[in-house]
Amino acid sequence: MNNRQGSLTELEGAILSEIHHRGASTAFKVRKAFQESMSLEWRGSAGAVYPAIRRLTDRGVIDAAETGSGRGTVLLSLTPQGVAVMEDWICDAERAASVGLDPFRLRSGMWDRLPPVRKAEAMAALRRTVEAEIAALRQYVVSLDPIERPRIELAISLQLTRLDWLDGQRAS
Amino acid sequence: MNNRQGSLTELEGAILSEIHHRGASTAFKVRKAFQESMSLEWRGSAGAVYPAIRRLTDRGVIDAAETGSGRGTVLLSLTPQGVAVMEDWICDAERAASVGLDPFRLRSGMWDRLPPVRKAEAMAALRRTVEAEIAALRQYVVSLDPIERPRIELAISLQLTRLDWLDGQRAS
DNA sequence: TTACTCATGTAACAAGTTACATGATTTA
DNA sequence: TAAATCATGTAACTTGTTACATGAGTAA
Repeated sequence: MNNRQGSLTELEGAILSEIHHRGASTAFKVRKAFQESMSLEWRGSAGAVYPAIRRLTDRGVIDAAETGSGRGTVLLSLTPQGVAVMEDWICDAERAASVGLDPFRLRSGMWDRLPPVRKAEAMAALRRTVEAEIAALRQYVVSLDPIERPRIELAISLQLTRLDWLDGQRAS
Repeated sequence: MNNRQGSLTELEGAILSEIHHRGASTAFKVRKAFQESMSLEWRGSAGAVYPAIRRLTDRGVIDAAETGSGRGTVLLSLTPQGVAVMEDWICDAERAASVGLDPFRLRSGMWDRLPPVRKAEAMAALRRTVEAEIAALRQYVVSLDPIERPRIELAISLQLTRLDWLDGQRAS
């Protein structure tokens, strides 16, 4: 989590991308965007977003221009250096290719060790919940812009893989 | 992250499972197991594992029995309540079915917005890295016990899905 | 004028990270 | 006896979380 020279946290990278690609001009709007659409990964908590933007501004990758409006609105944009840093973050193949944190995968070897009845209940509940997630994601995906759509499509693929895996377990 | 009544962090749940299912009897061995085989998700840092075990012991779900050996070895086991708490964690369908944190998915909408040359380079590097990950996982999976194997098989499935997705991008 | 939205942020807390400190026992 | 391994842990730090505080502008 050391934040020196060039490396960004996932949240920081996402914030830069949001500002650059979607022209989200204020911290408030960035937060809103995270809360509404990226809620899969983060909550967009004020206590995370505002400090992150402060860090990025201090590092010179975000330019914060006060508007003098009564609401205290501060317009955010990327400096040229910020664009470079953002692109490096997007193109970091090592990080992009790492498997990440997956609560399903983490538990996947343990369901089989449960008492039989408990296991059967758990698998059934799991299947229902995954199916519900897929339905929700499918309904959600139609309304999305080009940045968000792949994210949700990949989430659907992940859930379908889980469903397949659950089928395989039932067969064995 | 509030840790009251029944709820466990992912690390805490994994620790309980490790102790119960694999009979990992000391904090040291739990750490080792995380470092060696679960490194996909965590580092098994001392600063995470020891405090987590302390929390679980204080909550009465782990029984810590000192052996009086010169090395200060403390044998860990689950209390009956601990087994119940662990099973609840394993069977938590809401959490198991959530998509988790995925650095690939997070970036997936952004590669398309890069300058064409940069994009082509990034996609090529990504493909190479994902393929290397798959090769490494396939080599690794043969040597695993029944708890670990599904985890790695699902990681391979995830990487294959990514590869498919990259193919789809190249086609369009 | 009341309520909602825009807009900023801080404080207390949770739970990871690395790096360090300490010492006993076993193996080469 | 020197090095590796077993075994415990703490300290400083990072970066998330929720909950709270403050206030201006806008729409009912």
